[in-house]
Amino acid sequence: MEICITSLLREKGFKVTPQRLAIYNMLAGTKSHPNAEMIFNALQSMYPTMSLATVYKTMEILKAIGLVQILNAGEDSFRYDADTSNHPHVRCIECGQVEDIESIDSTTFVDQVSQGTNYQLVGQQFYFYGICPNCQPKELN
Amino acid sequence: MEICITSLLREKGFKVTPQRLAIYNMLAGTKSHPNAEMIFNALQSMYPTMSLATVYKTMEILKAIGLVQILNAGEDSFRYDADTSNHPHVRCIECGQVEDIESIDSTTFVDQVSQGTNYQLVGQQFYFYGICPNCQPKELN
DNA sequence: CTATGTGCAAAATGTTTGCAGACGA
DNA sequence: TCGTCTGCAAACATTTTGCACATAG
Repeated sequence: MEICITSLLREKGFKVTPQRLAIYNMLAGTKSHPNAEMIFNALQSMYPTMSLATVYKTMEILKAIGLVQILNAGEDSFRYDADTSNHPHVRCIECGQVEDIESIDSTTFVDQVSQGTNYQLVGQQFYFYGICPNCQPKELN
Repeated sequence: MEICITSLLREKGFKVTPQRLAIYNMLAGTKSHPNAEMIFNALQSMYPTMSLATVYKTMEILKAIGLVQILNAGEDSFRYDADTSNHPHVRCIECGQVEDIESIDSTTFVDQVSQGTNYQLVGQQFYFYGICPNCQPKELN
């Protein structure tokens, strides 16, 4: 992890800074798909002088070297995901949390779309919307 | 079309105004998935006093009564689609245009995801990214 | 006539940019 | 040491809001 980002940054000509490591490690250690402000807030106590601008600039780099993917699940801000595998995401329309949907094989669907378009496809994002277990009305027994 | 939006607006307690009809008709008559500013610009000549705020407010209503869906294909603004059927969209990473992908049946894929999550799903959006025919490097003979 | 809608301008929100001083290599 | 990076503040883009006037019903 740590080694991966360190060598990748160096390899691509970027400097390795505490801020970049902190941002990436925070992101790699959560499943919450935070946006820039959430990341900024989470690092406030450890890095009190960190700036929001640094979070944005770092994300740009991490995306460029393939360590994060950027999500927009219909909200007004972008979310970031250190899991760059191509998995669907689901957002709770009540509480707003965004989660991964795991162990879904979308190959068949993607192939189908690939044949149905004259675009040269390079990627895709699948967003689902619904009510998460916590927000679902509980059964009254 | 016209009748549909007129009666739907009335039915839900909204007033029928020239602005609302113009915005909806413009959207229903294009396949370009415009954002608010594009709609605003397109109506400038016919409705010189129309305001961007009116476009946004109208979209809110049209979405509420189910006449449009709102898209975000990873850009910094939202796009609007008068075709509320659930079809995938594809954005060209070169020129930025967004198009529909038609005649794709996603039922199987959606069912699969539906069983793979404990969310109560209510909808989904599929975005594909690639290079459109016009932006693809031409064959050199 | 009354309640809702429009258009303007200002505010709010999220993101980007410019630049002086700091720091990694 | 040198070039890049950080952090701040200002700029920017998009969307929302407040309010006086206009207008649909």
